Amino acid sequence: MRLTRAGEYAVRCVMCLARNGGTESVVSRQDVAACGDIPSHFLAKIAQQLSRAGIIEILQGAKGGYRLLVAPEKLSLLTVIEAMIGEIFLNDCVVRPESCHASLSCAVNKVWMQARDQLRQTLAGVTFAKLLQEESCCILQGDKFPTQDEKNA
Amino acid sequence: MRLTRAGEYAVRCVMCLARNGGTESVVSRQDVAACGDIPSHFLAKIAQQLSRAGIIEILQGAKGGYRLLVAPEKLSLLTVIEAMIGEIFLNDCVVRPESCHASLSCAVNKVWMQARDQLRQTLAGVTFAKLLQEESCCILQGDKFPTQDEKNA
DNA sequence: ACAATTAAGACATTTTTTGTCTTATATAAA
DNA sequence: TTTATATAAGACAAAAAATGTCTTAATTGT
Repeated sequence: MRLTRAGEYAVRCVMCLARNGGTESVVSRQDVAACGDIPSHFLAKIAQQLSRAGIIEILQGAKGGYRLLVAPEKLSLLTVIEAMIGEIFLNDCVVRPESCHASLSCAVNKVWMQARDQLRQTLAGVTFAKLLQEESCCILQGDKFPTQDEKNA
Repeated sequence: MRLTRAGEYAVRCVMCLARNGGTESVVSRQDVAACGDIPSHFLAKIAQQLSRAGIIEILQGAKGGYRLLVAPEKLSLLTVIEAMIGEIFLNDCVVRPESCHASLSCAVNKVWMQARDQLRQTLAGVTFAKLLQEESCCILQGDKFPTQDEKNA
């Protein structure tokens, strides 16, 4: 009953992108990995899932990297997490009724359904814009990576 | 982010005991296992943990079995689940701040803390007495297995 | 062309969970 | 007291899930 490492990394990745220019700039995988303390190759797989979910865009080639596709104001924790680990649930019987012969008429099952809905709602209510207003999990607290223009300058 | 099988089994076990006489009677491991569709030897280990937590009493020898020690009105889902899987949490950083260098000042961490508290509160509010008033997850409604015909009748 | 960068996915490792088995012990009843 | 019926305790095995690494190929900017 806990968030997987992959889910945590996905959140860190998006936090990092949101902080460093949001939908406007590209951050390399290396930089995101360093920022979020994420194994670089593991991040690659996570990014691919975030990309398939339409949350980020992956740019190949030299000067490639990741770019946020959704504005931090419109992106919730729930969206990112469920893109990584699938729909959140707290007990098997909520998503796989066949795992318990009585799910449909079960009082315990109803509690888990309710708890799940409550949790999803809580996470849906938290946007990355909101999170950015406070401190963050990244190593580089305030530091921004140089934008393309700044690099060229 | 889901209840383990062991946790689910523990809930079924307590439900079964609560239904079959509550704190007044002893139910054999075999019967509880059949009732809750739980591997018998696995149940043994689960029962031992419930016993250590003071939730049930284990009676050895012929006619031995398990007996509920806490009245269903005073026993919550949270108590049983946490007896099995430890304190509930949704993200590592909530219980192991060292898993993320920024936990203490992290906005995401705060969300997980809040979500955890909310979930625990929900589960704490559900007693087994309440659950018993409705349908249940156990195969055995009373003392025997209902056939399909009996169910339909 | 070359250097930098990610894609894709196979592979390995580790951790967690689930389940089984064996030997020992306790209890009820004949 | 002996026997049948239970559980205790924990070693062991198997399965599943999560995490991490590596290799080959493709893409892009200079």
